[in-house]
Amino acid sequence: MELLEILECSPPLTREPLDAEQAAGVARVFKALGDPVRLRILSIVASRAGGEVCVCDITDAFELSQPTISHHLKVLKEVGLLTSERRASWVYYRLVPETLGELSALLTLPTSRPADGPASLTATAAAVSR
Amino acid sequence: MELLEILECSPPLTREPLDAEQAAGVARVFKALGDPVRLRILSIVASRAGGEVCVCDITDAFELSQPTISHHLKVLKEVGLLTSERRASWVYYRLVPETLGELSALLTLPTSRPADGPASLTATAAAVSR
DNA sequence: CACCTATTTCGATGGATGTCTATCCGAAGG
DNA sequence: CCTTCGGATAGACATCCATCGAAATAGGTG
Repeated sequence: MELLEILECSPPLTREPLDAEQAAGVARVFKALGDPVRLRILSIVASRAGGEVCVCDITDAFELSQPTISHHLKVLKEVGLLTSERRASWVYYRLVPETLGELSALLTLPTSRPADGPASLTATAAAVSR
Repeated sequence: MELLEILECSPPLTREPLDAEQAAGVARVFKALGDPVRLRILSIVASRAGGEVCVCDITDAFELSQPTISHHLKVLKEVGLLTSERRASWVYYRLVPETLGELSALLTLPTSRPADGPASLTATAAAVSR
């Protein structure tokens, strides 16, 4: 089952509950985003003007071993957030914008007409936990 | 350090790289979303018409022990995605829409002007997160 | 106060995960 | 070929995490 398909078929969280299969697929992608190093890698690739980044450039941006960076890139690639291409001796990674867009849509709030969405509620963000 | 603050100060991933501190904060929230059970819980609460859900209702929706559900609710609360309120014997959870909205904004693609790449640095002023 | 119900907290445990070193692979140049 | 260089894989290790059962807490009701 292709992860991007699952993302495309999953309604926004605020619209209706996810079923178990959708949740399993979506969770795999969010889990990939749940690491600071991977988030930074993704933002480096996503914000790069040319659209692609060489692995060596990414490795230089962290004080981590090269295999560790390679591992994180693999994770981001497996969930469909990045693709890679080898040219000559170097490997270039680039963003898969569709996946990122689907994730964003999944978290979208209902259109902010106060009486609209099923989950429109008067914001009570004051109460803090802990 | 308040997590919602970090989210508010973090630019979209496609705009510029996250620094280490931002990435650490954002990763905590995504990590909370990186579990299928928590995703389903969140979608149940977020899509509930009344806006709030009793713990007992959530527990009934899963074949997991009640302490396990309580643990997941605690995680979602600690990262600012849910709040809880006790009334009589029951505890009700509700969504914090601001946090979800900030996350969605973080993953937003740059305004889709076809000529620009997904990481066009010039079109950055458009996407604002509040 | 004693009891019941709803929920949280505690402690333990098996499995996943991030990181490292060492090693391997693939491409380019002698 | 042999070497070198960029990058991926393999294996090891420490830590984290989802889950459970047991116990503690809080509110409601006798």
